[in-house]
Parts: sequence; structure tokens; C-alpha cells
Amino acid sequence: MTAANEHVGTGTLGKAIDVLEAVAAAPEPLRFTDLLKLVDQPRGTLHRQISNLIEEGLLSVRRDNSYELGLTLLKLASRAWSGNQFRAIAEPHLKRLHELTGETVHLGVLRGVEVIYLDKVESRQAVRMYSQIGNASPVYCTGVGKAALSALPDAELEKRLAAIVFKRHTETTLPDLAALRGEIAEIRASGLAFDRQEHEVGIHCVAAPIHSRDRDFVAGVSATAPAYRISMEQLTAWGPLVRETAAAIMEDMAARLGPKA
Amino acid sequence: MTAANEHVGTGTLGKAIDVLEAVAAAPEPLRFTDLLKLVDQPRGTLHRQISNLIEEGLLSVRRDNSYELGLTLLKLASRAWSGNQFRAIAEPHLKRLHELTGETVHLGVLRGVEVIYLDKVESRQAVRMYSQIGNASPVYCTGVGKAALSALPDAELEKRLAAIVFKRHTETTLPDLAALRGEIAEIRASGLAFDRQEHEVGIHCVAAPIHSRDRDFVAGVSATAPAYRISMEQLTAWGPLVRETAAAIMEDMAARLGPKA
DNA sequence: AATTGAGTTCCACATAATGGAACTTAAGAG
DNA sequence: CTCTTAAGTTCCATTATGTGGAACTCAATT
Repeated sequence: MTAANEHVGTGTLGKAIDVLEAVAAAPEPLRFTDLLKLVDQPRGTLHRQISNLIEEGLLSVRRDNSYELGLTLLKLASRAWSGNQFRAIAEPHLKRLHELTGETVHLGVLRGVEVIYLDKVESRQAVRMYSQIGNASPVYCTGVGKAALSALPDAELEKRLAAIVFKRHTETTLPDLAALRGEIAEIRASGLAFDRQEHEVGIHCVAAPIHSRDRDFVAGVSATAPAYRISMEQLTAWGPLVRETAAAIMEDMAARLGPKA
Repeated sequence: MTAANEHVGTGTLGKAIDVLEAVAAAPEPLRFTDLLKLVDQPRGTLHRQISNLIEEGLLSVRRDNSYELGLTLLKLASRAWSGNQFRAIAEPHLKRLHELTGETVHLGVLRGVEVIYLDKVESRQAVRMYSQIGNASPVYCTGVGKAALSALPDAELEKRLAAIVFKRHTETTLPDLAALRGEIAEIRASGLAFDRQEHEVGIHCVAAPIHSRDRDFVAGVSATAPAYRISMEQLTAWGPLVRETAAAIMEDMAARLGPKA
């Protein structure tokens, strides 16, 4: 649980999404009463909300009366992905970076205090794709997340930093704000962010920030590799390539989305 | 456009989903006025609905004021996929079928008059995964779709058939209800459905139906291959394997979801 | 048979969505 | 450069819609 589910739904729609997010965030199946405890709503209300969600195919009921997210979401997400403009622009650059490094390449965008992975390129498709794309990870322990943070204007950065809840994932996870601030300073200086097995043991990466002209949109690209096979030196050596990829994506964005709104 | 967007949203939530589906179904970018024509709502109302959707991250605005689906959908769909019980049960069986045939294996569930692909197993990952999973195709021109239809109780089948709008995708696409009814009879007899390049030229498949005990849930598995490499004879020869896979999935469902609700 | 807890239905009430109209911008024509 | 038309946005009285307390059903447990 990151701070992501402290989302306060506004309006009828917001409440509905809150229910979906509660179901999404739960590590184990939820039944009616479990949900009732999670979302702060009266029984009658929640019951009707759930009915509506089921009606729309956003939620469905299992045999044991627990809930799971519905197929409508898959259908919509499939279109959200293929129709995403930023992803389409970045795609060829990701492929190129993959060809140059031979390793897995990720594209992620910053949203609140988490990173949502928009795309992934890897050759040996050992891992299933859906398990990564759309996946949300905390900012402070991913290369893409830290890179994205570094690209924010100071005022905005402070707001986001304040919202982070630190949780130790591995031995090397940044423990607190002070450590994160230190890293961000370094990232701003070098234009590169490293994840030194901070999210998952055995996995490290180099990442570079991507941002729109006015920095209201920030994202990142990374090259990720298993630590046993790729050394930190090798990772560092890829730094310039990753930075160039990010730069190329930004150029393309500027060119294809008009000089500026 | 299939009959899918004749969805009539009920309640506030339904209207919101209608807007999302309109954006999802559009082949080209929509601006405010375009959307206004598609969803039948007064300007002020639509405007506020859009604001709410944007607020929740379900929609976002491009530089040119056209809309695209938001990242929240990716995040939720990622969980919808990994948490889906049916998919999890079917997964090992799909892998086994893939190993036996060496070809691409699909799992799809019936929803209204379309099939939504829930999973896909293939070795050479030439095609991007998101382009298939979550993808919705018409029932009448896919193996999985026809297999699923054949498993419906008659009353339900008739309702669905009535809602189908036939559109010719290829030379061999079933042209009308009569043709489809004929096929369904055959599928019921043999337990196997074929897609003879009816959806896409050069691609054909064998599929078998999957259903829950009371048939309120129907789906299908298929083995798909390019026509230039795999003959109809070979496809037919795989039939029993596909049927066995479907049977194994149903057994697993019965065992893991309780003898019956 | 009695008790508890889960899940569902109902309805007077209040909140939140509605939609008409007025208001800004932005684009095109004369 | 001003006029005109169209696109996009805001406002607010009206009303429809969602709300939530309480009563109810159903199943499991003792």
C-alpha cells in the first residue's frame, strides 16, 4: 500500500472509482463487509454503488461473493494504451535503446507519487506483459520515478515529496526524505538516475528524465538489468545512451505536438 | 464499429462510461464538439462530465484539445488482469496447449456480442501484447466467439444473435444469421469451432468452448496460426488437443470454485 | 429454535447532476 | 482590422439522482 489509495473521490464518479481502487489495491479477495470497512460509506449506499459498477462491467462477483475488477477495464485499457500519444512517440526510441543495450527498457510516467509503466521492450518475454504495463510503483525506489521527480519544478517537487510514504522494500531502499533529496540533487546534476536494487533485490537500472516544455508532464526511460549479469560499471556506461534516448523522445514530442500550446 | 457502442448508460456512472466508450471507439481523435455529437447530452453537462473524468485520470487532453483515455485505466486494468480468477485457472492449460502445438493460444470470454481476449501465449513475441489482451472482437468471425456462442443455452443464444450486426471483414466472413446458425449447429455437434480466415486474411484457428456449470459464463480457447504455414488439416488435427484443454480448464474451475454456488 | 452476521431492499430526504442561457476565446471572412 | 461564426467554458435555478438509516431476508452457528 503506497499513499495512492488516500485518494479522496469527489462526486459520484469519484466514489465509484474509490471502490474500484479499493478492490484493486487489496492483496486478497474482498467480500462486501471487507469493502465496507475500506471505503467509508453506509451499507445501502455501497451496495448500490457496487450494483452500478457490476452493471457497467467494471466489477464482477466471484462464486464466493468476493469481488474482482471487470473486463470492461481491460477493454478500455487496451484502447488507452494503443491510443496513447506519448507512448506512440516514444516507441521507436525504446526499441532502439533496447537494440543498443540488449536489456529491458521501460517507459513510465509520473502520476502523483507513483510511476505508471506505459511500455516495456524486452526480447526474451519470460515475464508476462500485463504484469508490468499499467503497473504502479512508488517514485522513490525506481529509476524512472526518481528521474521524473528530478524534472519537476521546485514548488511541485515539494508537494509531491510531502506526500510520499517511505517503505523499505530492500536493503538499499532510500529510507527517508533526506536521502531522496540528496539523490534528486545528484540526478539534476548528472541527468541520470540509478536504482541500485532499491525496489527489488537483484534488479538495478539507469534512467533519464523526460518532460514537456512546461514540465507539467514528466516521465522517464530506463534500461533495467539483473545485477548478477550486468555490473554497475556497465550500467553507468549505458548512461549516455539512456540520456540520448530521453532527449530524442523530447525532441519528437516538441516536433509532433506543436511548438508549444 | 460493432453493436458495442449502442450501450445505453444508466445512472451517472453509466453516462460517464458512455463518454469513455465513445472516446475508445473513435478511430480518430475527438475534440469537444465531436464528442458532443456522439453522446447525446447538452453541452454544459458533457463539459462537466469530461472535467470529472479528467479529474479521476480516466481521460486526458492532448495539446490539440482532443481527448485520450487516461492512465488510471491502465493501472486498474493491470490489476483486473492479474487478479482475474478465471485467467489464473486457465493459465497453465494455455501454456501446455502452446507447448503441444507450438502456436499462439488465446483465451477469450464472451461479453454481449463480442469476445474480449483475456490471455495469449506465444513464443516469438513479434506482436505487442497490449494489442491483443483486452481487445474486443465481434463474436461471429472469431473461433473463440463462435465456440462461446455454441455453449449458451438456447434462450440466451437467441437474444445475443438478435443483437449481432454483421460486417464483412474478409472474403470468408459469415455473411448473416443463417450462416452463423448453421455453424453453431456444427460446433455443438463436434465441440470445435473454426475460424477460416473470417476475421483477418491469412489467419485461421481452432477453438473449443468453455462454460461454467450453469452456462451463465461462457468463454473459449483457441490455437491460432498463419494459413501459409499451417494447413486446415493440421488445424483439424489439433482439434482434440484444444477440446481437451477446454475440458481441463472446466474441471479445474469446478474443483477450485466449489462444486456449485 | 434462537442468535448472529452477511447481504439486500426500501423510501423520505438532501445533495449532486442537469441543461438552458449567457459568456469568453479563437478562427475566418469581408 | 472589425465583423461574424463557431468552439469551448461558466453559471445557477430546477429537479432528478444518489444517499443512508432502518427494516428485512437468508444462512450459518450454537
